[in-house]
Amino acid sequence: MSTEEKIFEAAFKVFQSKGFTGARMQEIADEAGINKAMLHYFFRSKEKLFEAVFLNAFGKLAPQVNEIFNSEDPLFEKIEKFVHSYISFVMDYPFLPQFIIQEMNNNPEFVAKFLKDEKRPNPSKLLKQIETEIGLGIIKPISPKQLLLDIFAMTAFPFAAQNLVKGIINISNDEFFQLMEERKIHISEQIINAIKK
Amino acid sequence: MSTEEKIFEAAFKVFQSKGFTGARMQEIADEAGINKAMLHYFFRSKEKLFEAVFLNAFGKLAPQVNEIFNSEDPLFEKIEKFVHSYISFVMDYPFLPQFIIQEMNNNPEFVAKFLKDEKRPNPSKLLKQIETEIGLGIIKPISPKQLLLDIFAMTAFPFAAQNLVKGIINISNDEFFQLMEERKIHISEQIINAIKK
DNA sequence: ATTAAGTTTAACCATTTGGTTAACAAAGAT
DNA sequence: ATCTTTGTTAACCAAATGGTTAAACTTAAT
Repeated sequence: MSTEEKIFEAAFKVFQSKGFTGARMQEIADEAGINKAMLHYFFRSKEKLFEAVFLNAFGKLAPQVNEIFNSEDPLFEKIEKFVHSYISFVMDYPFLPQFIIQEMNNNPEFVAKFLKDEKRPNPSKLLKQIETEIGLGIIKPISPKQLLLDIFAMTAFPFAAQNLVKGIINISNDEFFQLMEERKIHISEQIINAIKK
Repeated sequence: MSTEEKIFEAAFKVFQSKGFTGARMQEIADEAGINKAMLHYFFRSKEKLFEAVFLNAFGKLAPQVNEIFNSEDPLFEKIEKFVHSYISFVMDYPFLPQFIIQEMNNNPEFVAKFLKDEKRPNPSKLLKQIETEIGLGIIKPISPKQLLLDIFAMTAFPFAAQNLVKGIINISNDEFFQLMEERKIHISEQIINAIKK
C-alpha cells in the first residue's frame, strides 16, 4: 500500500471517530505510521485532506442509493432494496452516517460543495414515483417527503445515534449488529404495512 | 441575568453549534460579553463547563420522555403524546438532538456518566407494555426494541440530520419547520397503521 | 470607615497544533 | 555515472488555545 493510501485510510479512521476539529494531524500520521510532513506533502492542508476523505465517504454511499432510487422497480421493491443495501453497506462502516451528519452540520459551507456533485443523492424521481403510485391507488395518500424521511430515518438513525441507542436500550455491540441485521426486514415490513392499501 | 447564567447560555449556544472540540473558550466569552477568565472562575475548566451544559440539555429532554413512557396510557396514546411533545420541544432547540448524539459518540466516557443519572431515558416499562399489548392482540407481533427504535428514529432523525435533509430534499428552513409540524401527526399515523391489527 | 468576601480584568504562560523547511535518500532518466 | 525528480525525515515556527495570576473593583457586613 502506497504512503498516500496509508494516509488516506488513517485519515478516514481518525476523522470518523474524532470529527474534523477533534482530529489531530499528528494522530493521523501516527495511525498511518509515517512522518507528519507527508500529510502536507500529499494533501497540502488539513482541510484538503478532510475534503478528500469526506467526499470519498459520501461517494461510496450516494451512487448505490441513486441506482436504487432511479431504477424502474415498483416502490415496495425499491424500499426493500434500499434498506437492505444501505444497512449492509453501513455495517462495514458503522460510523459513516454519524460522520456525514456531523460534518454536514458543523461545516455548512460543505453542504453547498457536495450538493453540486453529480453523485449527490437525488430523490426527485422517487418522490414523483410515490405520487404516481398514490394516484394509481397502490398506496395510501401520504406526503412523499414524509415517506422519504421515514425511510432514511428508520435506516440511518440507529447507526448515527449508535452509542446513545446502545446505552438507552442497554445492548452490547454484538447485540446491536444483530438488531441491525433483523432490521433489514423489519423496516420494509413496517413501512409497507403502513402505506399499503 | 447573572454572569454565570450568561456564560451558561453562551456555552450552550457555542457547544451546540461547534461541538466540544470545535468550541473555543474565547468564543464563549465573547458570546457572553464577558472576560474569558470568568469561564474558569465559575466552571473551572472547559470539560466542566461542557459537562454542565450537556447534562442540563439532556435533563431537559429525558424527564418529559420518561413521564410519557412510564404513564398508564395505552400504547397508541403514548406514541402520539411522545411524538407530539418531543417534536414541540425540539423545535425550540433544533440542534439539541444532533448535539447529544454527536457528543455521545465523540466522548464515550460520557455515556457511562449520564446513564447513572436517574433522569436518564428509561424505556423498560414501555418495552414490557409493547409485549403485553402484543399478548392481548391489540397490535401485531413485533420486536419491542425495533418498535422503540422506529419511534425514536422517525422523530429525532430529521432534526439530527437537519442540514443533510434540507440539502437533499431541497427545502428552506421555514419549509423544514412546517414539515416537522406536519410530522407530529404523520409519525403517529404511520407507526400505528403499521402495527395495529 | 474598615474589612472581608466575591467578582472582574488585562496580561501572561505553557502546551498544542497546523504547517514549513532544509537536508537527505531512492529511484528513473539521460 | 550523473542528474533530476520524487519521497522522507527531523527540527523548527508562528499562531492558537486552555488555563493562571495578581491586581483592581464592587458589595455588603461589622
